[in-house]
Amino acid sequence: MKTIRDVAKSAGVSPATVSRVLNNKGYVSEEKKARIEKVIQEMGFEPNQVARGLAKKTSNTLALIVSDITNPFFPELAKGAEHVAHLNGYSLMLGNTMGVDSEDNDYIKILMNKYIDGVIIATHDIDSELLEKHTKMPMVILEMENKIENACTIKVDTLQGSITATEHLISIGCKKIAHIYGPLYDQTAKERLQGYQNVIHEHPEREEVIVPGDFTIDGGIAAVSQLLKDHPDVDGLFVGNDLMAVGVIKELSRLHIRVPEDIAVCGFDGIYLTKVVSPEITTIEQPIYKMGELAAEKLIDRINNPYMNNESIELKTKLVIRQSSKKDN
Amino acid sequence: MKTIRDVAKSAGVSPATVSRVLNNKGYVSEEKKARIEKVIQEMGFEPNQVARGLAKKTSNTLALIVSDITNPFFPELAKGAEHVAHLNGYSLMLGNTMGVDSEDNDYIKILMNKYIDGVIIATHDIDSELLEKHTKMPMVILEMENKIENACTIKVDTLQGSITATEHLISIGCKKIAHIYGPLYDQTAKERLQGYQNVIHEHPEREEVIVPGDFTIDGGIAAVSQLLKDHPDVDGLFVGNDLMAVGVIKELSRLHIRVPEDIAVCGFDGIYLTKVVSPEITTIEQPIYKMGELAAEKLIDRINNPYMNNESIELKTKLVIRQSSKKDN
DNA sequence: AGACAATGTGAAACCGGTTTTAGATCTCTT
DNA sequence: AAGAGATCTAAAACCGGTTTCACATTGTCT
Repeated sequence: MKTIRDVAKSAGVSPATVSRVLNNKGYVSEEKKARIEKVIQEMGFEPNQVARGLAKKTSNTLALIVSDITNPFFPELAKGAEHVAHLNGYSLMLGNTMGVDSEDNDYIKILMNKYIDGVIIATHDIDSELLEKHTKMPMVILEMENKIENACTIKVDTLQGSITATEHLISIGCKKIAHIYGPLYDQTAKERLQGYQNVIHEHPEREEVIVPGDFTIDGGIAAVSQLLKDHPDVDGLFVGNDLMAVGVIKELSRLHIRVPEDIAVCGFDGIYLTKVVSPEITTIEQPIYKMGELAAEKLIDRINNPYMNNESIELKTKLVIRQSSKKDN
Repeated sequence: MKTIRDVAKSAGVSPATVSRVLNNKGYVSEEKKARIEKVIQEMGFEPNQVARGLAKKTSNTLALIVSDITNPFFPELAKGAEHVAHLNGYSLMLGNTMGVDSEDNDYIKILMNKYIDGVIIATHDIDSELLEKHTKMPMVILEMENKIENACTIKVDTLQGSITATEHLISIGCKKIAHIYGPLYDQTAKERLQGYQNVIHEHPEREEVIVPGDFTIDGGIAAVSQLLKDHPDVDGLFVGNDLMAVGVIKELSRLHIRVPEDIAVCGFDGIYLTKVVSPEITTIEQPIYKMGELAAEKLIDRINNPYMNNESIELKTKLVIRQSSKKDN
């Protein structure tokens, strides 16, 4: 591998001057600049990122920490983030917290001593306050309550989305609408429940029926049994996320309960799985890929401009009506 | 951040000695070793990986390059690889080649000038020969024809798997079995086709019916129309991969063709999607997560022992019979 | 007792960049 | 014409580790 000193020697200048043209920073005469660029071309010189990182306390790397990359929400997010990162000359480090005993907040140490430039946090398993305390690393927090004043948050209008979902079920004529909610340490799970409750409570004649779930397919399956035991007359189901909705559809099909004729179903997230199962599932769609892109963009903004004010971005969701809630009668 | 010189000063030794205990390498008296370790503890010193990287031409990072992380095969692979990497003190860099105009083999440059220690290649978009030529980076190649003599290959017994699949369809009584194959630049697509053909040609009375596909859900949907136009009497379908099989199931359901009663379906890969749709899909299951783990393990082996012989590992597939091929008559 | 290997340690060089410092020129002002 | 800036450049220091080298000490074997 060629070094900057090789280039310098060959161009008859000092390494410092080469560095100046490399970084387009400081004074360099047009003549030397041209000469150096020519030599760089000819030698096929590429600056060593590790050496550069050591000197600049930088790594040109972003981290994306998710709880479980196997959850179909995250690959789409990751793809968006990786795309933008790559476009801007950054690499993306992937962290998967699920199944790791995060003794001593393992990942935080790595972020620090590898000079990771910024991190996108999409898991509850990272202690972002600790991270913020130890490093002032630029952070983007996804879909979570954010206690860090110095981090950018990206979320969707969850409350409005779940209101829309519930009202949609009402509008197609459902009489008794239940909600399967996710783990309540999750801010979004709470808000989705809240939205459902808001709508139900506006209608005094309606009964609130809620069942706990865990945001997994199996959780959805389990919730259905639980639900039907106590409320066999439910005819509309707003499920806390799409993964559970998939489980719900499966279980209802197994029980020969027709969707949407007997029970209409609406999920939340907009993962592509909703289009894969039959019936296809009505859902509140989030722009997941877009969120990944946006997260990386904002992160890079903050890296380049540390004094930028930390926005909190809220994206719109969209009701996508599919077979699982189509009662065209 | 504390540096090694801080530790040295505080322990009354030279940085070199601290480095020796850090790396457990070279002679250090028990007494100083204990003293240094105590100081490290107390100061909470963590060696800077970037500096270490520069000195050792190392990064403690593996790269995983996939074509599209959104394809459900890859997150599972990534999870396995990340897990093992993390356990061994490595980070995992994710590269997604799809949608990138890989001008100048972008990713190869990154791998080189970030001192990435090794790479798992699971895409056709990386020119592994070029990579091998420029760097002698340890590589593990997944499920592809490997032209590099110095790389470890991991694949499954694709030929046997597809033979098993085809024979399974025969065994449940299918009379006319078709195959939807994937893009033939993909080695596995070729082998899956080959396995199908081997079995069919063993039975002179059977007709070979093959239709091209592209390994996507939509590709599966398209292939069904194509197939049924020319061969409405097909009653068994070995689909080149699960993603297409999902599309097939969907399209058959739309056409009110019953699975398995009218047409039995068998896929290949073992992605969890096969368990999500109904009917659940019979498939040739590969140990995907395991493959990810194994890839990382082998890669780390090679990094630690550059002269290790480059194995070629072949894993067994398993026929998993589900609803889509259950003809219990 | 002398030779030789094994053990233990710090100074200095090194990895490959960036940044500071200091000095040289050149160009305006007044 | 002298002083103030702006432009340009190389040498040297620096980022935070590792490794080589040189030298001392100790132990072991004839």
